[in-house]
Amino acid sequence: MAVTIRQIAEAAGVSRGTVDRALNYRKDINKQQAERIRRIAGEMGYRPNRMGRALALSKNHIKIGVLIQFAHTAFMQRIMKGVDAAIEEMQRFQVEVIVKLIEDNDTDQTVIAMEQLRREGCRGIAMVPWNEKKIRDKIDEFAREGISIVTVNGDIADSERICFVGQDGFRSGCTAAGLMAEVLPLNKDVLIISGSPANTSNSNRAEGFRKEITKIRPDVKNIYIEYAFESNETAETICRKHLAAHAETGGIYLTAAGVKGVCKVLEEKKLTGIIKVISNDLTDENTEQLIKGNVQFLLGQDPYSQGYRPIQILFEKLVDGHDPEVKEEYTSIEIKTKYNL
Amino acid sequence: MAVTIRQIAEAAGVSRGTVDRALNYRKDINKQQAERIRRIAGEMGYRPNRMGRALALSKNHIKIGVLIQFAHTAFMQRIMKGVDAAIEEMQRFQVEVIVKLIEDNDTDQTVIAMEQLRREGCRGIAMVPWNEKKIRDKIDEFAREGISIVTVNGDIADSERICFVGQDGFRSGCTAAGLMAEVLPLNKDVLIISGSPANTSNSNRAEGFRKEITKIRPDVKNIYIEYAFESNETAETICRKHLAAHAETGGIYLTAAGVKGVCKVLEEKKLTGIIKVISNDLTDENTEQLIKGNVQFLLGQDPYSQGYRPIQILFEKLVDGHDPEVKEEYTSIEIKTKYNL
DNA sequence: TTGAAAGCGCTAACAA
DNA sequence: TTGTTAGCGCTTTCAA
Repeated sequence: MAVTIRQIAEAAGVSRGTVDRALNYRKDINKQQAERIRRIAGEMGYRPNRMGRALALSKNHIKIGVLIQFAHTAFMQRIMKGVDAAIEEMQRFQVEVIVKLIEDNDTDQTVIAMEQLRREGCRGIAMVPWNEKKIRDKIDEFAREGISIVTVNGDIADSERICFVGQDGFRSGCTAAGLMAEVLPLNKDVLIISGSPANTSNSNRAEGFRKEITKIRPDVKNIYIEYAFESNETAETICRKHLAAHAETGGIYLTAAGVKGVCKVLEEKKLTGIIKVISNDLTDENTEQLIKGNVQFLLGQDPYSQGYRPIQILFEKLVDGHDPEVKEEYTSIEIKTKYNL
Repeated sequence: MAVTIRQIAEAAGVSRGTVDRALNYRKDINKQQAERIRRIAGEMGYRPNRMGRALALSKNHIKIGVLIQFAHTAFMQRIMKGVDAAIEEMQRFQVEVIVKLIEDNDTDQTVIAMEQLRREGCRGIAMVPWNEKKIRDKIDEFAREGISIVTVNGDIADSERICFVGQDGFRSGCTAAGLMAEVLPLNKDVLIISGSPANTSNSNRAEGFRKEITKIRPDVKNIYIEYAFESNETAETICRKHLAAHAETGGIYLTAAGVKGVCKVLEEKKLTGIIKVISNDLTDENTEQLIKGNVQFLLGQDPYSQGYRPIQILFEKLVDGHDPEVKEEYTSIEIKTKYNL
């Protein structure tokens, strides 16, 4: 039978209340006494029973907030799967999760939603942020008030958020380059279609790709980069113009949305499978092209974990009082073909 | 606040004990009474609080057994990582996990270990089985006694196990074929090096690979298959002889151990990166060759989940009374290059 | 067939 | 600064 507070109390010759005070570093307890009790607990191999604690705390009714923009997009839907699983799990512990969905990438709306969550009593918030002073300031303000923030998918590194959960974009780009290097014929050109140069996640990917492909495939003649701003139409136009001007193109890497537009051009020109396409994220639109054979590889960033882990991290912080072990938790880089979807 | 048994008791004008009897379909309760209470609970939207239940049951001290052969191998070590994580998690719910490690693939020893676990009070067992009548009979016997079995990594499909957790070998083989098809030059031969023809997991992989590569790369001239019985020395000999006899070999697929032996030959003959190598499992030995560039792709079968999930499934069965949602839980097929290890 | 009550491990409010 | 005690939601034993 596992060690309980009661047993420690007996062993230390004090009451259960005192043991509780010692183990949880509360005020109003003699320092040496606390130290001694903690030592005894350690020696006895004490591990707190989560259920006892959660049950006792269940009258407090801990609340965790989740804030997601572009909630309608396929990618965010996949994050929501993880959120839903976490909510299901949290119910076990009587922890309430309040989800706020925002359709636009609007700074003011985001700040307002953060304040709403605070008003509703959330002591932890998981959110997809972007680099904007108003938001960073609000995060820091919340941190000072003792409301823990975990950033998801995007990060504001110099803020007081307790953890970031998302992909290492540079490494993702390198991985794409490694795959491209395997399938690209000799002496060809490569085209990178990125989202927006302002989006750090996209530019990290592009940069990782460019650096690595240059290193391992010195035969590649030219590496071009264009920006499609996550639009299929723009990507299509870019692709059409580029292929007209550069017949030697052997591979296309997309850091963000636009796959459908590119594939439309490839199908027209009967270049499917001849020009190799690698892209990011397992959206329905993308996997459709993967299954068709228009795309060779898709790189996933484990959106499920991006929904699940932040809530779990906040739970451990709020219920167990444990800070996250790392400040950046990178999700795995999944390589997907049509066979292992 | 969620609906509790107490509230139902008040609403129904009975005691909490009676509500408990009704909701859990216990004996010693008036049938109509029970029906009525359940109806009221349903109307009130009652959902049992799992912590309260687990806490109340914690004196029963649920035990789960884990049975693993070849525990010293690198692959099983990775499964053990998942087992350890599950044990850590289980401790929080006062559930004890008893692990039995067996060094050999010995039927009698396995049966003895199963009986030991039963004697020690395990009400659920996760085990790596193999197809042997004695073992299937023992699984069925345990099932009749109410001891739930989850098979891991290998399966005995026609037994009374409640679930299998492991890889879909055929699909893994297809995935390997898809990758091989991308990197294999035109008009080459392919060599499959399998483990043992008797091992169903290996032969499923080999069969999946053979079927798929035949379909999608009709230019492939010959597909050979040899058996290395998980030995590097045998694999080396096979590879050496085969390459001497078949100069047109462009790719090698290994369903099981032997990568190191193959790579030794490739290094000698300066064929690294020219003959494409794809293999299974992220052992240290294998990843070393992947990083060196001797192997293009490794396929993982998520051994961590194979350690973690079975215990979780047994936990849900024993504590919550929930049967697993599926009878076969296939772990994901991970594609790894040196970039996304 | 039912009700009353103890207790699982923990926290927190109140007393001392 | 400490001890005592009343629950949190549920199961289970003992009486009735």
